[in-house]
Amino acid sequence: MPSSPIPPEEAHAKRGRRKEARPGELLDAALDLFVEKGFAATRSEEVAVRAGVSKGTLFLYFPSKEELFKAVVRENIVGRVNEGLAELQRFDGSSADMLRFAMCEWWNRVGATKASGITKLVMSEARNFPEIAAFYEQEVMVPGRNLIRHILQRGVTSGEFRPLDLDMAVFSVIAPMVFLIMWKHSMGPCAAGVNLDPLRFIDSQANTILYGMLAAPPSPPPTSPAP
Amino acid sequence: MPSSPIPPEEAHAKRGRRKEARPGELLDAALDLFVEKGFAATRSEEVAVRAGVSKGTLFLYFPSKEELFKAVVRENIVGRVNEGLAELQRFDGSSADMLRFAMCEWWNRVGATKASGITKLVMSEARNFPEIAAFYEQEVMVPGRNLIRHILQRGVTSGEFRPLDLDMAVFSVIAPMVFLIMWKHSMGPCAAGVNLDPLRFIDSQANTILYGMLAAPPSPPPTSPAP
Amino acid sequence: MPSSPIPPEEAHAKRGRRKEARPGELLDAALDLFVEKGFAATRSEEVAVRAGVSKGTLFLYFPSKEELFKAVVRENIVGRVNEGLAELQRFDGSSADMLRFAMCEWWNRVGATKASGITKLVMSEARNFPEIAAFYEQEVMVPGRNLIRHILQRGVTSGEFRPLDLDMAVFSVIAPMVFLIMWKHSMGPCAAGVNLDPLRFIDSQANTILYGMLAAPPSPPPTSPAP
Amino acid sequence: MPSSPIPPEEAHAKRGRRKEARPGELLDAALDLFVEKGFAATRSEEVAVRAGVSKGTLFLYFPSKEELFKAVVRENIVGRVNEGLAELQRFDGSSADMLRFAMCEWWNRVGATKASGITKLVMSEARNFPEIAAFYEQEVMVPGRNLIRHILQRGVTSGEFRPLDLDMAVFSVIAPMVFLIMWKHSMGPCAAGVNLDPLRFIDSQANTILYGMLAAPPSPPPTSPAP
DNA sequence: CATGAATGAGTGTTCATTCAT
DNA sequence: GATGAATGAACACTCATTCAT
Repeated sequence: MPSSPIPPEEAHAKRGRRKEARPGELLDAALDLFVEKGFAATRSEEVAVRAGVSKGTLFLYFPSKEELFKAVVRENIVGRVNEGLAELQRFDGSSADMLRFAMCEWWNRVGATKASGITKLVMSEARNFPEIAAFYEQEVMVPGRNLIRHILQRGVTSGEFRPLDLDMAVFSVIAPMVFLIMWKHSMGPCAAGVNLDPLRFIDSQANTILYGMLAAPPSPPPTSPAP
Repeated sequence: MPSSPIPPEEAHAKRGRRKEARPGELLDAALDLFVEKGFAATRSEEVAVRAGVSKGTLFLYFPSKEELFKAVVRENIVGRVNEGLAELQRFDGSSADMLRFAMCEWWNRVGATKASGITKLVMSEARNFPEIAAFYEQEVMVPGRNLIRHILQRGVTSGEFRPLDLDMAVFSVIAPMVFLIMWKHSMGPCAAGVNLDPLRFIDSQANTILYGMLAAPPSPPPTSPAP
Repeated sequence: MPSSPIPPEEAHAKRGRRKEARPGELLDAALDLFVEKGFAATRSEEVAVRAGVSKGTLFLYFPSKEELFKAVVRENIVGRVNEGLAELQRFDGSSADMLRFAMCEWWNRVGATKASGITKLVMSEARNFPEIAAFYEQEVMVPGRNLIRHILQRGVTSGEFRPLDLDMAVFSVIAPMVFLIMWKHSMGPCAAGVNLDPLRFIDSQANTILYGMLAAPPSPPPTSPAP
Repeated sequence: MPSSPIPPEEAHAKRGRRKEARPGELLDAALDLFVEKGFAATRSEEVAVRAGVSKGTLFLYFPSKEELFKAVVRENIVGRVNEGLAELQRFDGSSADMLRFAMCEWWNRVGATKASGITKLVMSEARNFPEIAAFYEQEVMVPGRNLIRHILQRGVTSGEFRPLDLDMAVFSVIAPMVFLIMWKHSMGPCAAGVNLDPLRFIDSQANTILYGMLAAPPSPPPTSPAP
């Protein structure tokens, strides 16, 4: 969890040759700072210092602050999406469980990690970096929506779900996720007394959504009084 | 004389009693630009120019860019919330209808207007302006949540709704709203082929939520295939 | 002759509004420094300081150092060339005298002034600023060569000069001028004991050239022992 | 192994005895780049790369970019001047032919080669490197002028030339050379349609100068119409 | 009051130079 | 010796802020 300036790792000398590790360290530092302060308010030198190098070194690996930003987004997305897709492909169970699983796993793998900061970041800076936003839309949002649509379609096809307006239903699944990210990274820290347990919220939302979609709804209603 | 960006509105004397209007024009211009480009990427002069005044004048009314930001948030909140609260107080009908009405009215009065930009703005800049975020939380989010909670409680009390985990349910109502705002102001413009009709989405969400909450759910399921 | 930092002129206050004068002052300061130290070795702030303003002010009038450079070249050329051309048009006398006059006037109006630094500058930086060099070639060198060719042609047509290879002859006239500029701005200051009187050199060169060109050469040969 | 910019020349073992050649290769690369782009605009690494070595190696042989510059000038001067002087000493013929020969040989040995870049370089950077300019003046210009003076004096003494203002005459000989260098390295490449044949120009200049200096000028005038 | 010329601290980026390997 | 990763001083340029008019 700590992103301390210089992880001594193998006790390298200051001028250690670490060409392989540097980009990753810089990317990590940049991710932290961009998420924490936004793109503009993060100074290049800060990133360098947090990565344990000097200002100049940053520009040795990334030609500009903007490219660094793009790299941060790319780096923290590539793989994570395909990873999730691959895992879901192997899922073997009811479509309802599949949806629940997908939503919870998303939280565990993305929402709860630093990666969720990326989404917040991209959304915040979308207007200033249309290419990044478009890239994110193509590489993350579209596959994500397709995945969800796939799960829903699977349920409909199998008769587990009623016929659905898929477009709308997909957004129903996405909305709580986007909300959780913004809550975590924006308002949450400022809402003193409020405690929102993400996994419980996700579970609750999944139940609500599924309750309406299932061809044969369970007798006990999905929402229940607080414990 | 100036072919300034100020729409003459009612075509009265331009140099005349404009003074009182100045701060408002500046706040409007600032809101637009802050929402569109973020706080840092918006230049003070741009705001002034869009408001049809000179750079210096901006600082005559707001001591700094940061204070301008705070004023933008404050200004666009005062009233709107209490307005809504007052209106809902007078609502006379089922709690389900009340919730639907509240959500739709929120879209019409806030989501669809420039005011929604405030939420996007505050969320995007929350880390850099914690006081503003906290202020927003206190002045907008808390009352908003209370309003929703009030509606839900009303339904539970009247027996129209089953007993609920109110905390969770409140967030279920809020989540689609937050999502819509971010969609409108961030990803939406980058998602080429996707068309999300906000009111239809809100209606769909309201149905889904209500379907799970109603003590006596309607026979026809709330979600239906696309037309 | 002095290019002192702040000519008090009309005893303006520091923050005086001098919008009209500023560009000229900056251009003058830039000319001095560019000629003295070259483009790269001249720091923007130096130019500003010498012009009596701050760094930022420079960029208020010229969008970049490169544009400043271009402006310096343009400013010190426009007019001077046409001026010379106009004057020569009115010349009334033998073509030999016309050539002598043109060469001497060039020295008095260009060679001896700061403007000659421009030529040195352009030549030195030609490779780095091909557009500037091309601009200079078009705006200065081409008209200059045409002027000389015109004079020579005039002499040939009138029978005063023998038939000439005009192309070569034109360069014969230009060569000593280029040499004088480079001498003045480059080697001259480093050649301790050497004293080269430009006007005497020009006169000598004119005589030499004319002696070979005249249809009826004067008996006394054009070169003579030093006094 | 490297597909380096070093022409293999005689295709011998590459890693072999290259060490002695390094400084020379660096000097050559530096000369090219300095002439082409000027001192400031030439990056140290570029020089190293063009010489086929790494950045660090450059500083192994030259303690700084400035020293490299000085070495480039020094290196390309040693020998060339004395060479010329020695050759001329042996010249056996009329002083007119000797002057023509000297001028043409200068072009062939210096003007037409990379060495001419040195003069352009020194002149362009004279203000920034006064010591280098002074060094060049002492080591190249002074001997060069003395050589010319010697030839002229020889002609005067022998009665072939009329009595001359030697100082002026020497510069008359030098001027076209300086002009040719600047033409070649500065304006020439920007003067699209103009074609200046250096040897023809030198010949023409020699004739013009000699025509005025000879005690018994030839009947056919030295300048003639273009073919 | 309003203006806009002027300011200068701040930031992204470059590049000569160093030095551990 | 040779390398090239790392450095950090230097510099172009920006922009919030000031203030004389």
